[in-house]
Amino acid sequence: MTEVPARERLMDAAVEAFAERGFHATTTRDISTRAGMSPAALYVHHASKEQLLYEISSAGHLNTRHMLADAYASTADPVARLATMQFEFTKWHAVHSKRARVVQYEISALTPEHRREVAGHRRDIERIYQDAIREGADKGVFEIEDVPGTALALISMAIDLVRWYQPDGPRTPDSVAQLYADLALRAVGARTA
Amino acid sequence: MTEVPARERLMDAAVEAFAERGFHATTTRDISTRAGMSPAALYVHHASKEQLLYEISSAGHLNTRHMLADAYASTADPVARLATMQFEFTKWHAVHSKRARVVQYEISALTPEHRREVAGHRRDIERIYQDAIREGADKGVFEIEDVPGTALALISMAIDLVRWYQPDGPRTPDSVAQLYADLALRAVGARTA
DNA sequence: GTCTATACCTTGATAGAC
DNA sequence: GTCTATCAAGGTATAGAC
Repeated sequence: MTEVPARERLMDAAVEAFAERGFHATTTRDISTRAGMSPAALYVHHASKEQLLYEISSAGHLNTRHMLADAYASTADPVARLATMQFEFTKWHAVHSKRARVVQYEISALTPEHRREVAGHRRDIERIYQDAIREGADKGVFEIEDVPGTALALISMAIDLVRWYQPDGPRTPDSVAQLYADLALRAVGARTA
Repeated sequence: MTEVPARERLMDAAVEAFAERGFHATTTRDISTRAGMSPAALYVHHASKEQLLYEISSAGHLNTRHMLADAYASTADPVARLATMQFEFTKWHAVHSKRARVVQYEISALTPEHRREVAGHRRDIERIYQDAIREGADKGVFEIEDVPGTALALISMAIDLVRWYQPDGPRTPDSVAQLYADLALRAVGARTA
């Protein structure tokens, strides 16, 4: 029985607290208490409250960007590709709904430098969606007029899920992911067999 | 030349500040300074910082709920109805993107009582979307398996817009609204003439 | 209704013992 | 690496003069 290191316990506690109350409403006392430590112990493992947020945010963005790149590379068929992307992206937001809430909604609490870095990851994610949609349109399997706008709409569907999703509610991550993948294909006017 | 009353100036200043930094990162000094007053003057016109947020949030929710009810009642044709609803709902979020950001993302900063009240308005809004989608499905003009899930997806598209929309960017409220109305009709599998 | 001044509290972060 | 104790700063809200 391996114990969870204090550093990770603090990160998990921070995710919970930031997701429930938001970064600015969360105190370092709240985080350290949730992790079963004194307020001072936090600073042995993390430089500051903002640094803790940055670690969570950065990891989350890298994670989803990587996941989408994999989904993109998994096939050359535009329909299967976009379906896989939307399925995986949606599922991630449902499975990690608390973490995702922090990743998506607390960017403004980052330092300008950290915010710029994260903004770069977001542009990468948008670009992957745009590429997937554009290729489908070029091959004539999608019917699209506004590629960047449509990309934003699909991304929005998946991300906004964290505003309402309840892990103990009736919807499983797979069921929402399947629904949103279907809706995405319809939205791009995918030719069905 | 009528002057804007101090009470309204403070509300406008609060919208700006809450939208830029979030409720908890905004100070009463920030709000009152933006409105051209001392910190103490705020409390002559509003009982507290939370009350100010509640007024903004309540008005925004009533506004959008009313707008959707009007759009719903404007026609009996399911296709035109849903298109109008999505157009108006999206356009509102683009035109009032700052206000909408506060309305949609700062609910957790409300008192439990105020939060409950606002949650009721949100349920009403969801229900209007569900009714519009269900009727289209019943009449055979939409092809829908999951009515509540599809409603959430369409609402999410419009709401998440406030996370990225820039008033001085290339997209006008009307252009985004038109795009999202089109995407909504496709997503529900609307029969086109 | 506006101001200046301030009470009172909580915050992020540190010091120093163990 | 953990704790207790604490600091300096900044927060909401109020008091009281004008």
